[in-house]
Amino acid sequence: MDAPNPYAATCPTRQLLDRIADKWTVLLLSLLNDGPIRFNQLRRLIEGISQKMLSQTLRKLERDGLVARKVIPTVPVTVEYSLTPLGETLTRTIDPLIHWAETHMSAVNDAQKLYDRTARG
Amino acid sequence: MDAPNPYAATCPTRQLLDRIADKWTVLLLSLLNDGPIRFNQLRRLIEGISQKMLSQTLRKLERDGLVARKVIPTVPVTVEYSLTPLGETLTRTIDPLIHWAETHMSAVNDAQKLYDRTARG
DNA sequence: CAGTATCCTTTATGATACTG
DNA sequence: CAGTATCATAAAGGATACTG
Repeated sequence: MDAPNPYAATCPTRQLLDRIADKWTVLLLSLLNDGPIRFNQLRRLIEGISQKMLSQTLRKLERDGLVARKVIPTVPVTVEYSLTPLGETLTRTIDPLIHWAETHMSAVNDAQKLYDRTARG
Repeated sequence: MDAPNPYAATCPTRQLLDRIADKWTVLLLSLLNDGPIRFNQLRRLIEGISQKMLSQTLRKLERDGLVARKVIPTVPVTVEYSLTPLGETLTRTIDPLIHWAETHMSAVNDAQKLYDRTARG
């Protein structure tokens, strides 16, 4: 009786997109793929991210079971973030996207320029 | 002299994410992957999308050179949308993501429940 | 170092009415 | 059918100050 289509509001695809379709999530996952890393290291690596968004995005990823947070009781405290096994499976599917961006974004930019010259005044 | 890291504000990955990280783009690409389709067909298939967002998202995809728009001069007019070859290459990299969602989102939902029971309350 | 809290601006999205 | 225009709201993101 349920709608069989994968585009229903509650389908897994929609759920996933609602979670990762933001400015920083995919970028973070991709960075964490290189191994465990500390909060301020991430902050320095990702140009332009605010402390608030880094913290918020990491907490969401932790809640989703995609990222593990490990507190090391140094003084001051050190916190290390890493992918969980589940997070690794997701990151592996995201990786080709990064590669696509590197090889095809220039074509997209060209298409935009063409569109703006023709379809517009 | 440029920052060599792929997380710089202007890197292709950031550009791509800024473009597709919204509520509907990936979903639309995935649907268009099944073949050419008309405006209102898309609208009916994607539960919850507004006319405005469908129109707006399609135009952006067209501008990016990812989707082709074909006007068929019937009365009233028919408009058919389809992936361009460039759009097809992107959609192929996105496809595994849909599959990941179908097989792993239940694990994510479980993780969320666990997190909410422990890290909270 | 690794955050939280608060305020504020921008962007994204939605509802509704209208058109060739 | 396939849109556009306008108004309104919600959600995302950023700046800044503060804390164990």
